[in-house]
Amino acid sequence: MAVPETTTTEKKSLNFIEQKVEKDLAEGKNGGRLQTRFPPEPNGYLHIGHAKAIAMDFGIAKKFGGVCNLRMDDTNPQKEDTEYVEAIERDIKWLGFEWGKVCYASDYFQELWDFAEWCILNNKAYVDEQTSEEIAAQKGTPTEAGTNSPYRDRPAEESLRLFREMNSGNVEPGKMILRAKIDMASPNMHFRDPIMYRVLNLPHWRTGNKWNAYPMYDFTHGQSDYLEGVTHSICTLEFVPHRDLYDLFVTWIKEWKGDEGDMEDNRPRQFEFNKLNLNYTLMSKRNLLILTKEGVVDGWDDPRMPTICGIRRRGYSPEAILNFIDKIGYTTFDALNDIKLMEAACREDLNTRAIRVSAVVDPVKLVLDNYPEGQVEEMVAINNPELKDEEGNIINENNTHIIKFSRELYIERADFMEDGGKKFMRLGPGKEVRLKNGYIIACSDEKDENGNFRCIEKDSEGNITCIHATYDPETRSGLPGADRKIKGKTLHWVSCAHSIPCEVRDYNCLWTCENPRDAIKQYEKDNGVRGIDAMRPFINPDSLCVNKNAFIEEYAASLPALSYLQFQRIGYYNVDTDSTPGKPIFNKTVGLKG
RNA sequence: UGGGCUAUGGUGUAAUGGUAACACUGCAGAUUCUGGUCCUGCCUUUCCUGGUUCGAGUCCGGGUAGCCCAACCA
Repeated sequence: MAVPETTTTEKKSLNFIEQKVEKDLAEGKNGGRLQTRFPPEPNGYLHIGHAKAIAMDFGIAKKFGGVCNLRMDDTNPQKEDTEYVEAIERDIKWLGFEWGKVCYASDYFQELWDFAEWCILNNKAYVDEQTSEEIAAQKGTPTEAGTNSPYRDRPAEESLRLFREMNSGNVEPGKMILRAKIDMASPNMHFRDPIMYRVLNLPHWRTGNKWNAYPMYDFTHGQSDYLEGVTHSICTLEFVPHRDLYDLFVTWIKEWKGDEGDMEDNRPRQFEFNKLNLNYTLMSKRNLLILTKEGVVDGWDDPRMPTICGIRRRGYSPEAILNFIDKIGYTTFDALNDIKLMEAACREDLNTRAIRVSAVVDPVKLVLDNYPEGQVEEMVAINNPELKDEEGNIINENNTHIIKFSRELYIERADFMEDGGKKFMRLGPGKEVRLKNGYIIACSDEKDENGNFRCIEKDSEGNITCIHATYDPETRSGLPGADRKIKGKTLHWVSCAHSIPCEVRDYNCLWTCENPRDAIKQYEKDNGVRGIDAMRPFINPDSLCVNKNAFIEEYAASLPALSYLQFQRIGYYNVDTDSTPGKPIFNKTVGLKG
């Protein structure tokens, strides 16, 4: 069971949690079983940080022959919704993972309740009727012990009666809570009589009106793990201080269940790794929700969002995301990862995946004066030059498409300079370049009587409106004479008459500062504002650049949404979900290097 | 300030007491019908300080710096 799948790449050392799992399995802990869980709260969409947790929770189960359940942590009905449940399931599947089953914390509400009653009867819990302010005041500070609640030692029967009252719907939220009787002087704040249950008087999207009092995270998670049979409960570092409480509740529930199993070898155990921080990126669900509500972005799947669905729409493949996560690894160090590493991981994946197409995003007309008017040639374009056989030759079968060539073309404005100098390897007067999959062309350096280059047409403001060149008919790509070496680069182009006007959306970081989370927090503190008002100063006004003047070859315009493309010499692009063949829209995933 | 956690090039990670390495970034070069890819080279590392040890990035003590914890959120 403990044999990891052999990877296709060279052997990579196991991360510290994988090593722990391997050891536990070898020692026969939990009967040699491995069971994990991915426990999102369905109160928002999954983001790239969750992808890291998903890759761990599902990935480690897969690697060591265990099972991972998807468990919705739905103990707070006021924030949760089925919309999110569906999105979560969709995103996990898209990433390529499978769960054993879908569970809900709410599946255990009855058992949790019964367990809580047992805690009351066994002097481990009591109903507190103080206000939240009073309770907070008694909690003490990290350096000062708390003080006991006056209700702490009330009779168990009274607590039990009031606890049941808490679920009747007749108790106002905030009037009563159930607390665990632990230690108000503990240096661990979580041990200072933590809240087990609170009254919400709200229906739950799964259990309807059955419950009015709901359990808190700390009184739910470990128990759910225990009841479900989880062996390794893997979470992020901020839960380290909860671990002792997790363990305590697990010992209690084992006692309640009469479970004689060894606490050392037979129980769920919590492990923590560092969560994902990305520079120029804001990760928290709470803040992402604000961005969608305030219309800063176009919704959860806006390509600028760090959500799984946003990144998908941006054009990342699941493999690109997993490639990135594999590169950053799992440790206990609170790292701030460079977004460039994610982009590099994406390029690496898309290089082997994306179909090469031609798109001209800032067009200027190019006329080949010696090319027959009305003539159209069908040129063969390689879809993906990384598809190679064993000898390293590009595979041509099913790996090409046709691009039409004619007398009038568009090229990039930036690919022509009247006076580019020696280092400018593209087109200009007296320069020769190759048109990709086409011909070698040249511009004359002849000047007219006014000293202007004959190959350039300009408008009254001096902007170039048209470039004239001649083509060399012997140099069509694939022909014997085509290999002639020239100084110039190879340019991409589209045929004016055979290209489709399209919309191209380029993206920049949503944030102008490297660590928006901290910057926003600081701004809130300094200026006494919260939410969107603290975010606005750091939002990049140029995060979205819409270009409606681009042209793309016909083949690319016909591709379905979410197709992976490379606009040659520009970047990786993806067909937007709102794109239609008549009005194609493309999202820039990431630029080419350099 | 109490408790917990952490510290390896610019960034992330490896080295599990035995020669500090890998990826990314950056720079330079070669190849190229993409200024991409592929290939080559270069730059830059164990927070400080004591100790244990034949030997310390690793173990221990003391500093320093950062993160988490005082929600009826998870």
